[in-house]
Amino acid sequence: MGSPYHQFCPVAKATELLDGRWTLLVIRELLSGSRHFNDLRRGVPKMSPALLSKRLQELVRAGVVERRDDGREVAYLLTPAGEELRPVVESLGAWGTRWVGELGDADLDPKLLLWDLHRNVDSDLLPPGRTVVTFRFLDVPAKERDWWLVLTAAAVDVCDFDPGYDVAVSVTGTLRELVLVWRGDLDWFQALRSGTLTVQGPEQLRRALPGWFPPSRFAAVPRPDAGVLA
Amino acid sequence: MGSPYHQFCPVAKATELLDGRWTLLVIRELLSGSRHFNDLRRGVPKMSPALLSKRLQELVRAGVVERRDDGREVAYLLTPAGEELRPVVESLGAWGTRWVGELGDADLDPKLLLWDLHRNVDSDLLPPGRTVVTFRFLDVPAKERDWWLVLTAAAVDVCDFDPGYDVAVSVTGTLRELVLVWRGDLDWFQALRSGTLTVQGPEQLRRALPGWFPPSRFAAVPRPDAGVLA
DNA sequence: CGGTATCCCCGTCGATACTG
DNA sequence: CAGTATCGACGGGGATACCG
Repeated sequence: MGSPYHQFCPVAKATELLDGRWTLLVIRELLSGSRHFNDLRRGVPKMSPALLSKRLQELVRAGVVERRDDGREVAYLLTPAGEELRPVVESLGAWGTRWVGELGDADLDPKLLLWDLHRNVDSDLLPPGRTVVTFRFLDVPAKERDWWLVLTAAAVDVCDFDPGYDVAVSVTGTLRELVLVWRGDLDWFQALRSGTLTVQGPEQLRRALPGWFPPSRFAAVPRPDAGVLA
Repeated sequence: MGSPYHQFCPVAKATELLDGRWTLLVIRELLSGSRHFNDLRRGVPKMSPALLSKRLQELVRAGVVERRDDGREVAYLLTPAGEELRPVVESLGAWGTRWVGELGDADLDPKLLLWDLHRNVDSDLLPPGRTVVTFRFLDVPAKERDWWLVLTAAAVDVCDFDPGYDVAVSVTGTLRELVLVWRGDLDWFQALRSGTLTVQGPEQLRRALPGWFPPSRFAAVPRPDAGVLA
């Protein structure tokens, strides 16, 4: 919680709670369904655990988050007040989508992208059984270049090492390109046609893959120029 | 602009721009129509001018604000991108209204309240000519206890000194009470009935006064319990 | 009116390591 | 898995004064 503004305006009172660094991103993670400390960390990997812990305590004190400890594990849950922050985060994300298009190289974190993709897998469209997809990012240092996604109806696992299963499909391209697809700045088919992103594997799986990985919830936000054309 | 989060998520990119201290309140002021530096200052009186200046420059760089200098005066205007922050500020204010009810004494700034009231005067309901209304806050140190509002169809002026005109109506009560009325936590008639707020003057003007001072735009936000009863 | 200039402090945050 | 502990730097921003 930032220091007080000494204003009675509700915008000020809300901002007091929310303008601390990382706070809104933690709430974004909670809204997107993460409940455990280490899951939250994966959504904000550059945030130190100490600060995450502090932010969570602040949010608990503010009545936005409930910490539920059942002895075996701890869960952080949004209270009704916290859940009602969804419109704030949504409008912020929609605005960011429309008006903050340019991404620096430092904004492109493969770990985060895989974490996002994994959360959004449309398991209804998966083949039965286990499907392993690899991602290779040509513009990324070797250490973070290769990723494996192990997809089943029950769960999706992200690995930064070869889990040993047969690989069904491989996606190759630049990290930037795949991030643009995720954000909806580009769609799968544009990216594939332009050749900067390639998918290898049996035809049927290649065709199905875009369906497994639907873009971010903000992908559908109309871009500033859309209205002019329509 | 805060330091970067190094995330490609649009919520993060938007937050980078907006999570600096005071930034959202400056935008609130711009959205509510203030265009000049010193008008903006009145809306964020506790902010140092140096910081306000810095924030405005950041917002200009971010494409949210346009600084227009015509040689005689400088105007800060929201760009289309800036105007589109309205939903963010509105949802934030609505949330604050619902979930951050308790106000500390330090949140009660008479100057700010008068500034808000003055911006919202419904001049259609004013009597013809000039009407002077005084406010006396019983719970406030002498220096900030008495205020004058000079109302005409053309303009509304706030004074912290007696401007010398005849006073038509006087409002007396605690600052807290009037802030609650402004926020919509209490309505004029409740406050008057309870006697903690009193209005003195000719009957007709006394009756008309609540109409001159409509509550904040957030007053109509339904409170958390409202749904239960309806 | 519309800002700059400066100073300095204190709190925030990042980094790193470690624990039950 | 779920955090604490510690430490240091830096820079944000509060205060105050001043200029065109």
